[in-house]
Amino acid sequence: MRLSRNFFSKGAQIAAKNLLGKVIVRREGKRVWGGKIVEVEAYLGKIDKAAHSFGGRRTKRTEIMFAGGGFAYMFFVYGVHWQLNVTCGRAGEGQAVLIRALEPIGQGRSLTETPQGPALQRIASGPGKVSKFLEVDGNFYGEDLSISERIWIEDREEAVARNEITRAKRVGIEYAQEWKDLPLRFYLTESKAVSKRNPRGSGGF
DNA sequence: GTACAGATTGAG
DNA sequence: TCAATCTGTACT
Repeated sequence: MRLSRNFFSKGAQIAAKNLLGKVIVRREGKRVWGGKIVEVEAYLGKIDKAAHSFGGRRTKRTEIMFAGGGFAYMFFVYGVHWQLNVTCGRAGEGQAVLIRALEPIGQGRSLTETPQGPALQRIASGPGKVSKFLEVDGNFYGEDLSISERIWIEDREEAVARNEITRAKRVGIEYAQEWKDLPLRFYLTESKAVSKRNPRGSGGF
């Protein structure tokens, strides 16, 4: 069943761990597809030097981070890629979880145009690839995942055990000083769909 | 107004 | 190793 707003109001660190194993579902007309979440990062809001919302910074881009849990925060990086985040916590906190990798499920355009086999498993193995696979961009900025008819997250009761999860430092935030090495990235250790630059076997805690 | 780095990726 | 080339921020 669909995750409710309450699920996301708990704060990014808790929500991030709980999101592993959940399924993002995307619908566009009769086409329904999505993937199991296998890698995430938590951004803790105003206090987190790695977060766009650090210091309570509100811009047109970050505004949705302060709206409370359960909204899509889309942003564009490196002039190339969209990234999908889900806002967390309470209004004003600026917390979010970055969805970094999915294992594909179902039949989407992205799936049918890709050769089946090993390549399919890695079709959404990185934050930029997740958005491309799900066909989401700035048009999904602020989408309410608790009521949206085109994207939501489901709990399919495939429980994830603590010992299946690796904790590691977050990627690409070397500027974040004392926050850069905190273990706020979580991924399913055995998944073949985790992002490429994931230093598997290192960086874990 | 201008400069520059960034929660990345795939090709070379 | 590098280009791609948008957005926010820190300066002139």
